[in-house]
Amino acid sequence: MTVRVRYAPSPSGTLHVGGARTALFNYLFARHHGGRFILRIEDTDKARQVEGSEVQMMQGLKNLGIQWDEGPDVGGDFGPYRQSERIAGHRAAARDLLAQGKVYPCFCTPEELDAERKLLQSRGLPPRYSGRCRTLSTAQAADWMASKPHVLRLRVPNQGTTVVHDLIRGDVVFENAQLDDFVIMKPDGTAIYNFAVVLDDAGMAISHVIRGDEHLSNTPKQILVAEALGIGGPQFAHVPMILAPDHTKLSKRHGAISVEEYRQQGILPEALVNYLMLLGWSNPSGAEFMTLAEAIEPFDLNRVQHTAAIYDQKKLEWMNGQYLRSVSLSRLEEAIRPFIEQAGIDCAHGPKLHAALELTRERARTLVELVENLRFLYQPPQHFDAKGVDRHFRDDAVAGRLERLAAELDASISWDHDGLVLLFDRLAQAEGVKRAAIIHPTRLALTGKTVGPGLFELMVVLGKQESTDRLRAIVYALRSPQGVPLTPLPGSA
RNA sequence: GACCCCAUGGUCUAGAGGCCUAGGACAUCACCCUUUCAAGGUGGUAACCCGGGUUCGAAUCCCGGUGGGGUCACCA
Repeated sequence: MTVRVRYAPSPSGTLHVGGARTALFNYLFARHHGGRFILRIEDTDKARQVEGSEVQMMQGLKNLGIQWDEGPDVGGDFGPYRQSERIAGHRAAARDLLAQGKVYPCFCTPEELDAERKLLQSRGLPPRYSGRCRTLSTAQAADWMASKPHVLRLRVPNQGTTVVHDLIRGDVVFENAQLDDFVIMKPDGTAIYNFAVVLDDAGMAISHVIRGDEHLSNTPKQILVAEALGIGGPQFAHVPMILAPDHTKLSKRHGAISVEEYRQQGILPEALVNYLMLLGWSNPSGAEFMTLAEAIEPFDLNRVQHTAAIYDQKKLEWMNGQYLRSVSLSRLEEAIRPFIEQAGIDCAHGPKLHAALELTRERARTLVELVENLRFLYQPPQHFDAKGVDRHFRDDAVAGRLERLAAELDASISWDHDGLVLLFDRLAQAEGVKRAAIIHPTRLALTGKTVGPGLFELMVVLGKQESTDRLRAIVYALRSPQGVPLTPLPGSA
């Protein structure tokens, strides 16, 4: 059997981590088995549709490297890949079922049903459809159908069980009596989800449906539809959900949940994918760092967890930091370019970007952070860390010391790490202070901060001219009555 | 409420009856390294939800309880 799986989002929002993880597992499963990964857009509910959502979702998946083999944009032999374009098929199938009596029209109004539900609930009973229209005579039904709005309901057997053979959970048994005659077609002639998926999955020859856990309780309905249709359904695999730190469903109020937001935070897509695949699945080798391609071979639904995973931003950022350090400089440059522009940094002048990245990337967890770390290389500091000023500039001797340092630097012929070390040592000795007593004020003068790359490495990249210029500017400021401009808010140390 | 799913440190997980004195990773704490901050290294705190079985032996199997989650639309 050829493996064909799909990810079928409704274009009602952005691609969020839960959806991305589901798509990821589908993708990995397809690739592992040499099968096909299909993208289908479930856009039958016009009311919930969000403009641009479809494009955004596709872009999000592409950014993560999750490429589909068939879909609305790339086509395929089993199209159309937009559910709204399959409505004719849904209708034909519904008519067929109606002719066979497996489905019947229901004329109850939404208001009536609502009242009925409320009544049942108030008595502590499950809110299920009474089946009032189920027993209408065919003549009566046919008569009303011509004049009254109606939905179509599936005649669900009130006895027996429906069992879901789940690849992850095993057999899950549902009592048919627990289900009511659910709606499969709306009055406007469009299909309800539980009907449309079954038809579309069959139409696209989907072999395995891998989706979030929240769909498990829908599955018996879909199996019942498939049975009514006389078709064999796909195999099912329900993957655990991703929950927020407070153990509830992930939502906007938990902060970033859409993959677009992660991009904006400066999370590398390769890091996000790597983190996501570890939520609910583990490599038998024990490896945690894997590219998408490397995960294909070991991926197996047998190793998918049964428990919901709680999403942890800290670990994501840690992992991102690892990627920031290990990707190639050219990849890093490509990824950081937009952030540099957005931060208003012009790196056409000054150090080479590669050198700047090499110098600063070890200390960042996100691209946003990294940009701030390298800003000083292209822009002289405007403010100076208040605590640092208090600690390193308080001594009256500092100005003179920095002035002599600038002179020494000017006079030096070489400009490399070891030469600078020697120069600092010499000066420290002459001044009768420890080397650190010069290093710290110098870093503060050059970067405005007390933390950052090693001073000598930093100076090599900054260059001689810029370094001495900044030192002299500080000397001047220290001797002026206003002193040094401080950073407005503390805590930047 | 009904139905369904699930249950190893704060978090992600390894573990498929003896290899478990429960392993790894994030986080956290301490120390080392060090010109700062990171990174790195070393070490520490920290878990098998509870109760019954089955078995010579249970984190692993069974039952019950508890807890958490999901679903109960003319949404997907």
